[in-house]
Amino acid sequence: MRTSEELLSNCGLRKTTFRKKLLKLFQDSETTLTVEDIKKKIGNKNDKVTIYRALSTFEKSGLIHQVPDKNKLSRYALCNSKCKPSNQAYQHAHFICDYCDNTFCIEELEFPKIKKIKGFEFKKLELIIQGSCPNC
Amino acid sequence: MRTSEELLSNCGLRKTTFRKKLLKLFQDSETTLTVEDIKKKIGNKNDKVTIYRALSTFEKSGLIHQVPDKNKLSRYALCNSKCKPSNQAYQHAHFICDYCDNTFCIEELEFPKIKKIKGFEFKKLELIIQGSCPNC
DNA sequence: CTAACTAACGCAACTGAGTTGCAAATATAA
DNA sequence: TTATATTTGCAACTCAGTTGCGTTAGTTAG
Repeated sequence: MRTSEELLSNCGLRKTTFRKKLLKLFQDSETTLTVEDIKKKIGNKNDKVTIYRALSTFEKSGLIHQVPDKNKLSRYALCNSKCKPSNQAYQHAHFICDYCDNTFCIEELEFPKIKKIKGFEFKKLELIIQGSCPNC
Repeated sequence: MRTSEELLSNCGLRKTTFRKKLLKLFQDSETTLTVEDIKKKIGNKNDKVTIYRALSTFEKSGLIHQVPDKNKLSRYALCNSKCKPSNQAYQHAHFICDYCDNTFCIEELEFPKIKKIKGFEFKKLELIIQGSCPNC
């Protein structure tokens, strides 16, 4: 895996202390992260504005992508090679746990073929599964 | 189709002027509705608190269901016979238009079979499609 | 039909996630 | 090292959605 510094350089982003820490957080995290999760993990050292702006920058650069959240919060996950919008298969599957409110990116799922509906042009498909996760 | 009064009675809900009007709004509407949409359609006659509480009541009674919204607003649509959570096929497909921000319930779509993933228990499936709608 | 009871409504005030403007701090380029 | 551009942090704000409570309206019993 690329280091956080490499990733930032590749995107033409400044390698600030905070951004390196934030990107590393995503790389080291098993789950997706809300702003609240991030705040806790960095010990409330940085302002929420800084977090929101960094997340927004990372998203625009294709480093992370927004994932659905049970409570409509901003929640993000690291992108992998499949995440590129240029990719024809711009399709995600996410799992939301009813009990711990966590969202999981589901990689190991062959995305179903969806028949087109006339009048509608499909650009992005997302499958959201709800239920209980392995921990709950 | 059942009248709004019948539906309210069936659910054991009081038939207030506002509830009848609100339910009719959903029945007469082609699209899904946000609180803002509702406000406009009823001419700002009722307080937003009343709208939120009625929507919440309708949802608990299974008259309407929440649908995804591009801007994370509360957005609802009338339930049909397939919407019952007791139904094994508790599966929805929704289409979000990138241009008009509207959300459409997609009925005419045979929902794909999804393979199970060990550790996860699937209770609800939702397919969210983004793109451009017939109007845009 | 009226009275009594219960649920819904409307107002005001609040909550909390997310945003904006601006001055101070930090990263990068020269 | 200095100049320039970007990022950070603070304060103040926005706005969807919520809570408490007194008033109004629907329902039920007499």
